[in-house]
Amino acid sequence: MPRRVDHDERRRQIAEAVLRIAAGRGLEAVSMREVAAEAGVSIGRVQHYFASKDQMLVFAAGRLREHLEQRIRRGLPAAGPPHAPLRSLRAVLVALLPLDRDGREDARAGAAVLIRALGEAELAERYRSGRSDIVATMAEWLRSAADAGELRGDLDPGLEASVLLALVGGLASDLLLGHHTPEQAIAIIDHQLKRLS
Amino acid sequence: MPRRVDHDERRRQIAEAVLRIAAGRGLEAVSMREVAAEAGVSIGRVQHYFASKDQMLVFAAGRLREHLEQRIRRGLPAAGPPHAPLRSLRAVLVALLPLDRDGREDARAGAAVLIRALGEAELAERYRSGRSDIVATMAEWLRSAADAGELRGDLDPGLEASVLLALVGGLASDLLLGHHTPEQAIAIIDHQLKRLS
DNA sequence: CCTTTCGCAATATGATCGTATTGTAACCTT
DNA sequence: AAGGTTACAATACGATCATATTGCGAAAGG
Repeated sequence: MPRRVDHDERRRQIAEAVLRIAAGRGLEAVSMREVAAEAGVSIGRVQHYFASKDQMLVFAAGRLREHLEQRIRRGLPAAGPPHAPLRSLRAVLVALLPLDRDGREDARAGAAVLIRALGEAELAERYRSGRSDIVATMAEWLRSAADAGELRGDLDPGLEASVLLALVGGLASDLLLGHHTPEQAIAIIDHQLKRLS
Repeated sequence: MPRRVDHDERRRQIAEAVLRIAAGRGLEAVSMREVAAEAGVSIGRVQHYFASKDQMLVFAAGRLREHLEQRIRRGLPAAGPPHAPLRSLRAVLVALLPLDRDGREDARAGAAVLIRALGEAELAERYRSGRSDIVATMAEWLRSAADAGELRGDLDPGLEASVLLALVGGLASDLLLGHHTPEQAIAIIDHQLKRLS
């Protein structure tokens, strides 16, 4: 077989261009030409790696999720010693907030993709399963924290996890719109967490 | 002056078509032709009432806000006797959730418009001011409820209002994605409210 | 070396886009 | 009744869209 190129790497480069455009001007502005220009390649190349615009968007949505997972993984060690469920929980909640430029870009692009997911079963299911995973993990940490005496023992972990996740979801839009500073958003999370102890 | 037609009524009819399309297939699917077809009028008419697509979208965004105000006004009386700040607060929070079909449609369209607002100063400012009004009102009710002994006296009304509003914002997306049933979403709000007493 | 296949680039195609232009029937004013 | 203005409808226009087609240089296997 001729010419060795990393297909997935190429796809990723193109997908990142998609996300930059979506973050800046919305999914409406994502066209094959714009993507090619943003990525600095020919539209022939874009077509070579994605048979259709739709497949390209699906792949880009997958990239968004990978970004999120990286962000969480990067935030967790900073939570301090391992097996500190309350600190881990806080770290994940903070990691989900769009606090820096990359975070904001991903959150904007994510919001744009979410709109599309509302009308497409395949994408919606990916959002659903991803969220279920996070809620389950958070609920587990809440349980652990309660067992360790870091939190009250009478709280419903699943319910509190849903509250916290909805809270960060709302805070994310508030941050994007400039309603809160990053410090305020984190303070709100800490405020809510403190109530659970 | 000839021919008497209600300009604003015509504009509203067209804007409703815009919102239906945006809710169903996103802002990408909103074209002058599609809007005209959805509204059952000629594209000439659409052009006659909106000099550009952009003006049409801005007007439609304004309609969304009016929908929201109507929903709140309609929800408030059901809160029971007047001057019941805690019940009023709960009524507004519930009214902000996309629980019925109209609510879901508006929430979807609102999300689509919000994406665009993130990149346009004019729209973003409208979102900001609208939110500030709601937070201020909610904070006032929290204060009243605390004074009336319905809530704890040591809470920070502005902070709690921000928490509650972020919570309903997150719950709104969760509802749209099917993470929660309407009953679950309301239960989450009540759970959080109960904690303030 | 030669052939095959990959990795594109370039260009074509037909649809759809926002907007501009033109025409006309209906109505109000005078 | 005449003239002017409004409220459209119809259509045209150039740009841009997603996608299809074609061609070609480079590399690896035989």
